[in-house]
Amino acid sequence: MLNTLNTLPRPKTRDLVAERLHAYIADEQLSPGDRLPTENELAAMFGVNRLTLREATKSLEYLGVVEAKPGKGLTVGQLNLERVTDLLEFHPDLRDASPLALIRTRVIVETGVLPFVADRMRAEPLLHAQLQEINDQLRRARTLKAWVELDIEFHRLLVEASGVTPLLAFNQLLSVFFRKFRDSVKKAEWKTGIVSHQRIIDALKRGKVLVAEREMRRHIESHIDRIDVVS
Amino acid sequence: MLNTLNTLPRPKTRDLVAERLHAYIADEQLSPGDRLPTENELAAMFGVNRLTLREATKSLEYLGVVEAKPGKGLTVGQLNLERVTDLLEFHPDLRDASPLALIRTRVIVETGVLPFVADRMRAEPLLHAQLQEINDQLRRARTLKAWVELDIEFHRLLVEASGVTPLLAFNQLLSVFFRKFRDSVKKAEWKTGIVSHQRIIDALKRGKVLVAEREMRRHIESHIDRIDVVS
DNA sequence: AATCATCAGATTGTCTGATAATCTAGGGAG
DNA sequence: CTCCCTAGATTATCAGACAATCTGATGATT
Repeated sequence: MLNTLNTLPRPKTRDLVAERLHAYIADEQLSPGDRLPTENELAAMFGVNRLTLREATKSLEYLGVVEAKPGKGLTVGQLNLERVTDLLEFHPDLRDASPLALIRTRVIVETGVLPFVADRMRAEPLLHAQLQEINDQLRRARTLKAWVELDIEFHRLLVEASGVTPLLAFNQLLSVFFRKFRDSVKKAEWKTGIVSHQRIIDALKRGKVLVAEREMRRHIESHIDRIDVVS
Repeated sequence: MLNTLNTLPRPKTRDLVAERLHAYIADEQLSPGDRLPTENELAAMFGVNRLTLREATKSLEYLGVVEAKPGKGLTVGQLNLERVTDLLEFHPDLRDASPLALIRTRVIVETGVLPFVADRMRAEPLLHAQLQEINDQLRRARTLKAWVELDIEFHRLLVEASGVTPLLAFNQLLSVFFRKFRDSVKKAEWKTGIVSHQRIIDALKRGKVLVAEREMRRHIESHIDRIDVVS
């Protein structure tokens, strides 16, 4: 028997089933919560054993694409970004990314969204109040944990406010990697961070996008000083 | 019975097993190709049935994290980013992202990396030749398919050349969404795209980063004209 | 009549056991 | 020594069963 034909991975039934189920959800444009056929029905549809079908659905369920509850059945679920993030740790581009590259990524993303934030702020005054509120809470933070959570929320809100939602998802994906830096922040550095935030807020409100960008760049790049300490 | 207590998802054994296996690979710093214990051994280790363990490993295998071959056993695999990308279609921030938001994302990312590309180009002259070569091939492209592939490669190489690897991974994740735009390009528009590419290359070589950024912005935003046609 | 408890059916979760397909390694023939 | 080929190991798939859990209907109580 020719082995060269067998070496290229023969498609496994459960993967085919998973892909067809994936396509089914996409084609029918099903939304989270919509019912799917039962395991037995799906197994019959695809002409496979129920266990084979289960291994396919469980592959999709692990990332939240489908949801299964005993007695209820299968429904379409919502993608679990946290799981995706955990998986991305295995990707060379991210796993081996240098701290400097991560900081540069943040600079590009978070300065890039600022012009849109400024635009949205002009149309939606509430935005300024929200950002100000978070920064005020940051001033009152007493523990590192509380400070980190609020700092993340501040930056998340900025990206969200821009309306560039793909970058919001990306930021969420990278949050695990960024958290390392924040956890190494010393209490003395909180204050300077809060001052930077305030300058950014004020500049955005006044429509001074370039000023906000410059301040944001400085704010994020301040982490560079701690890279040698961390790694 | 209080239903509010049951609604929070009770941890399922196979997901716990999958996470522990994931952690095992990470903790042992295993690389693609490294052997894992057999299904029976792992099942015994985690104290679950072999089938339950299989549903866990298959979840990871679908995404490429582990690989299984009959007669051989389980090995560590390489993350299948294509699978992950396909699943990202289910994330609201990406699925419901407007074409305008996607274009803005590309502008932010691809103009953001240009300063670093310019730096790298000064140290590595070969880079300019590579970009030039791709653009020359673009001139010779005869089919839309060939043109699209080369266009993707041109932009991918730019991001890669910047050394900001996280953004390279992100661009790959978004490639599915970007491809929609490229597929709607008319042949008459190829030429203007190639001219833009050339201007970007030339500006980068001369170290004129701002010029390159402006040209890149115009180049990508030119897709806006076709949004109404597409959607 | 309205509300609550309970039960039956449906559905997924997990287990036991078995067979087929496939690969690895070692022994035997040349 | 080289090549082929068999035996064992390992995953792939299937079949059947029982437990856990939810939904909805049925009946009892107030």
